[in-house]
Amino acid sequence: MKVTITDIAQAAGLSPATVSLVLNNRPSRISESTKKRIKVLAQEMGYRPNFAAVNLRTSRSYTIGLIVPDIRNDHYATYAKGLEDFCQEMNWSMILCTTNQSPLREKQYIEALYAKNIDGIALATTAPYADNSIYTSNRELLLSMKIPIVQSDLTNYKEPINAVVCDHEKGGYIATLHLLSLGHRKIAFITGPSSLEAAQSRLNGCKRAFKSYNLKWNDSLVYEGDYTYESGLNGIDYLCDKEFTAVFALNDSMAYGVYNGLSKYNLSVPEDISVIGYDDHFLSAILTVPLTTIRQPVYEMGKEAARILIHAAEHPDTKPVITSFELKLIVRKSTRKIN
Amino acid sequence: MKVTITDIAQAAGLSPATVSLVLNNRPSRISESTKKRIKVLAQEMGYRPNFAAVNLRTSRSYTIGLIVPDIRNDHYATYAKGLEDFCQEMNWSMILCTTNQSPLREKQYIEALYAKNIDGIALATTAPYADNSIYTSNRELLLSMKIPIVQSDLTNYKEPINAVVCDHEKGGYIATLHLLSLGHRKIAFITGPSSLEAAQSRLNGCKRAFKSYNLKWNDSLVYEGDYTYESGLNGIDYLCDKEFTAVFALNDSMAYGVYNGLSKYNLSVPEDISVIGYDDHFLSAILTVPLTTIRQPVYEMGKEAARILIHAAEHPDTKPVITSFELKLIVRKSTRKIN
DNA sequence: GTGAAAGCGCTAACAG
DNA sequence: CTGTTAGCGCTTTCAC
Repeated sequence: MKVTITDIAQAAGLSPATVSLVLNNRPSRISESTKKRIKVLAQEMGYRPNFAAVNLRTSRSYTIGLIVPDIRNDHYATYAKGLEDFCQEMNWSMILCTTNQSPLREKQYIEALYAKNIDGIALATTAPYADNSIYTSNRELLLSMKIPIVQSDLTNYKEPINAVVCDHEKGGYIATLHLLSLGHRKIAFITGPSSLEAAQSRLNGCKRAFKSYNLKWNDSLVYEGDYTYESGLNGIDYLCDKEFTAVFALNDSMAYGVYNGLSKYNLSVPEDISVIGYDDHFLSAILTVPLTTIRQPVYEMGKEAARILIHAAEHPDTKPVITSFELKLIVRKSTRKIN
Repeated sequence: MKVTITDIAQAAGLSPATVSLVLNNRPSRISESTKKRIKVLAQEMGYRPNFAAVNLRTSRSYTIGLIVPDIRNDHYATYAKGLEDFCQEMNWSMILCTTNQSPLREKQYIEALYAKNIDGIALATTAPYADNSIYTSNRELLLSMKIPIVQSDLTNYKEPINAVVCDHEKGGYIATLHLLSLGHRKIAFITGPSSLEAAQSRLNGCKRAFKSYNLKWNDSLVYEGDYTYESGLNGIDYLCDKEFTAVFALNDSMAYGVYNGLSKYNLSVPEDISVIGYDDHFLSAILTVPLTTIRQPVYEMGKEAARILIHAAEHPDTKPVITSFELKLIVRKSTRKIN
């Protein structure tokens, strides 16, 4: 049978209260000798706390929920790992919720997490859904629950909220600047969905870089993708009859599509066309032609998100914070100087 | 404030017990009219069950734990997704535990999961640890807790246990057969750690294929890797002065290393050397030279693992089952016929 | 220095 | 057809 705090109390000839105080290292005026005795006894009898009881009593679960679209995506997996590593250090747990971009499923998760007295939620749903009404009703549900939340990326909130973010405008800027500084002037862009704020920011950064070089922006060299490999391929099909010397794919997956799209037209990277990506997927370093890209410190963002959440759970009146992370240009072999 | 079952009971002029029965759709002899009344009331008052109380009362958490070495690894991410999708269908939750191959961390997780009244654990730690004593003590701990367990891959248990497995001997066999049927006779093998049972099985399958062709096995063309990209690279460095026309890397990550290792020596795939992998990582399909490989139905295995666990939790006296999945040869562009 | 008692929200047996 | 009662294991005043 499971050993409870009462069992220990009985064995020690003490009350459950005393045992509880000792085992939780609470400030109390209990003699060192009984403290010792209780701890030894607990050890010997194989005591393990029952979290459900603690949870019921204190309304604390020492558990956070992570809501992501897809854990197979390296970006979210890395974020999850950051969160999870920090939780582990703190002896917390993490419940993984993958929504497959379904707002209904998201709603179910939010309610389930609430029922579990979750102590915080890390939201990494970047994409607003087609059905916006459910989307916003989920937000409201979430906010009404008064559980600490930390959001990644998306920042278009009216309410103050915890967030870990990157300055994507700057990311777009430095990537474009890199191409410009290598002499490229005809640059094609394969963007993310225009409905996403972060995707818009990246593109704005690109435009700013053009402006800083006094170049005029050419919309016909912009293809709107959806962050998938396929849309990278499609982008090249769209661009094939246009003139350009470099492609900026606004995430790495699309850059891989670009690679293969270009090779279909017998164009090689970087000899014929320079390619730059965005994200620094772990794969980008090991491609036959390693990809130049912009790195987001996703793992660190995950850790920080967990830190914020756990802190907020333990200090309920903390003001929301937005932590910003630096993007970094990683130069590899897929971009080259031209004249 | 949170609405409880007692609040509803009061509002309805009934007892908490009645409300509980209705809200859980338990077989009972409660009139349809009061049923309706309670449900409407619960809805109106915004009732949400408190799982901690249910958990404490019933010792059930409707939660399973997944223990994996690393969620960034596509294999485990896919497995996790399978589990999680099934859990979601059943309204269960999944706690993610990544061990980074640390047996100590694994131990901590096991204890934490136990404390949470976890209803089942999916173990996907394929690698026995260097320190075998902790490793086995973890197993014993796990078994002593009498929680349903489902193991993937590793099957060298004395005790009967639930498992989802692939016949890796056969996988090694069909991959090797593929190369042999294309005319290759000098085949190099880059294997997994010999300490792993599954790695051994794969290699045994390779040997059986050789035997079936009446060919003699050549140990000098075998390099023992550790399933990492780097060890694929190293394998080629080791093999570079030997004669071979094909390489079988016993997982896809190493195959990517092989790709890049070969290109270092100006050998191209498949013109000079045919390459076959194992796993069917999502990437293998989108490489510039898409990789021929053996597919494990990992997602389905995850789903099945969740099914087994949830079933076992609900029917405590079920006998352990081992479900075996079919491996499949996926022929792409990295292997070619020679004469 | 330590103990008694109450109660978190829910369920399960039994009693009407 | 529905209510009463007891209790899951733990924490937390407050009392001694």
